[in-house]
Amino acid sequence: MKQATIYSIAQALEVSASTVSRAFSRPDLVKPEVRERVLATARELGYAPNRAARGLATGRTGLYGLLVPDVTNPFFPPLIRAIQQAAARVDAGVLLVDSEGSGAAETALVSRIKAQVDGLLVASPRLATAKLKEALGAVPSVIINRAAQGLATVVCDNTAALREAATHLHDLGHRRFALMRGPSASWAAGRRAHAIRSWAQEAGVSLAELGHYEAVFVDGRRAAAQIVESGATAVFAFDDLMAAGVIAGLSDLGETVPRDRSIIGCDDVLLARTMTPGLTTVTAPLEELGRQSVLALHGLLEQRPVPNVQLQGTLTVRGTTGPPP
Amino acid sequence: MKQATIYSIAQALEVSASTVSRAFSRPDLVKPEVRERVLATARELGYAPNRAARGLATGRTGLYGLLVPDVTNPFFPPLIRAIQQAAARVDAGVLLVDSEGSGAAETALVSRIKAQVDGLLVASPRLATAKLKEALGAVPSVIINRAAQGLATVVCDNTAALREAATHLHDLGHRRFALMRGPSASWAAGRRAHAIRSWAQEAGVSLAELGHYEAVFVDGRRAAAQIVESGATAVFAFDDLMAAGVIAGLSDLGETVPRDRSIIGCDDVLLARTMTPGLTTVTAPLEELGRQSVLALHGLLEQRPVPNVQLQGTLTVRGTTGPPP
DNA sequence: ATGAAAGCGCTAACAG
DNA sequence: CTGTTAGCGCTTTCAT
Repeated sequence: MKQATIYSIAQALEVSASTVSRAFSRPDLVKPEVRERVLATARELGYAPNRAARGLATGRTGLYGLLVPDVTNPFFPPLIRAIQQAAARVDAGVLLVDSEGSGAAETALVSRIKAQVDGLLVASPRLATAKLKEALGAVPSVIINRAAQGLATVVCDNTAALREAATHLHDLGHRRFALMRGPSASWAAGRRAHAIRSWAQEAGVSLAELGHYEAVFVDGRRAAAQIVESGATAVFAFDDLMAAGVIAGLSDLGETVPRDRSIIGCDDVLLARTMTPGLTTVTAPLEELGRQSVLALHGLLEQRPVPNVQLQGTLTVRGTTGPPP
Repeated sequence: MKQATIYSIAQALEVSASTVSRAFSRPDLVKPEVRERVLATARELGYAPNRAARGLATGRTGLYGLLVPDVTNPFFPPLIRAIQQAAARVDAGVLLVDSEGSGAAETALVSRIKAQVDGLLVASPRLATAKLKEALGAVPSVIINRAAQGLATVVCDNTAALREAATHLHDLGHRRFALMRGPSASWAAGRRAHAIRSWAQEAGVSLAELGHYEAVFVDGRRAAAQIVESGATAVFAFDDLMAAGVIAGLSDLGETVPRDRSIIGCDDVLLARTMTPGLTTVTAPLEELGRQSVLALHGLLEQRPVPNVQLQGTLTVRGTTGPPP
């Protein structure tokens, strides 16, 4: 059966194609009774509007591009899911692209897809803000999890939760802290480091700063030796993945967590919940991040002014204990 | 600046629009010299072909729909990444949709997107084959990780690797085995169960069959008690996520893995590599699965006959030890 | 509230 | 090898 068009429906009902079109895109402009009949026969004929045709006529594709640096980093899947859901709610599809962690690739990918989407959601971009802006050009975009002057952003602030975590460890008796810094180009890494550094200063406790490391498991594992060397009993890993790496690395060296040291992760990805024992970490509101990003992009597309949004991470305590005697 | 079209280029070069069009879509049909000039001014004018227009004219969208039951299940991200890469190589984008594990949603989503894609990649569908086929209708589709009579499929067979794992445990001295069955509707679960069951029969060892369970962490955790009860020292979890759950559950009961029991996972998702100690599991060739699926779909779209492909999982030994004395 | 008609930007015969 | 001519299916003035 040939795919139905507005014309087949129009013909069947002896109305004009415009009426059928309006029944779908501007229902209020068509007499309720007629509208009903149109919708009914549309259903019968299995009609679905042709997106390409609509796109050609309106200049809208109904697609949001989503650019992530690494789908396999457990931080992203929940975000992707939330975005996909929220997008569906405004009748948009999600075109997913993975930049494989390369800033250069980001530029290429952005220019490659910006022609086929209505707007772009760029998660944790590696690119410097200036280059990013240049690549984005005039495509409506929202930047997720990164500050970017002059661009719409949706970020998560973990400062309060990290300070709370630090206090928690301090209360348990820890006095020697270490901070494993994330990638030097990462905005989030900078923020997190700053939060912990300033807490340590205020609290007057010693803080060994290690890294920068890449935010991957093996880097955490390799870093274990430096942690032991630092003498810290309480460790802030850049994220959960690194925390898992540290735990593995410490185990390689014969230590057990949290018996010998306490590790704090960040993001509360699946990993953190499925480890045994569980990982104390800062839970990122990924659902909300996704939802807000889509809302922002949608607003942008409707020419509405969109405020930058800042969400808060929250502390989730799981395995932490006091330092060994 | 208004977006350039083939006409702006044609005008600037005093050639016809068709020539410009051909320079892009059928370069071989245009005199090299002219082609060069077209491409050059296209670049100058920042021209990018309008996908919607092309789509309207050709009936092709350049999009592959990818339907997964749960993006946040760590099995899928590596698959998604591989698919996205492979699709990019044939100049197709990936429209990602998550069915949230619901078979009913699958039907709805399929009909929702089948109009806007050239073909569909359906991963681990929950829907019965008949319903699936009905929902898919005439859209070229390939089914990933599931057998489906009359549909193109790309699957991973773990039989050999699971038998090898079983032998490995047997060699270590284990004599009492348990099998945690996955979802009863899952094709993969059935296959895995069959593989282990028949091995146990041949080897003449006792096998306690537990479940069916949902393939999630908490179900594994809850199942720990039944494992203890079964007396098995060697346990096949349906997948890595369940394995992690079992380990957590056993820990709740005061046991340690692998000291007290050995657990085998399946799939070798990130989780399995980042656990301490590591998880012995069957590694799924996710990259290849993705690549082959895209190749198959691409073939289908070119009217080529595509064979069903079957890949092999491989055993990866990490933490397993013999049974406690 | 509805219809007629003119495109949106591109591709695909068909001629030359 | 290149130009001409029709559309692809939908939206959108402009009339009625």
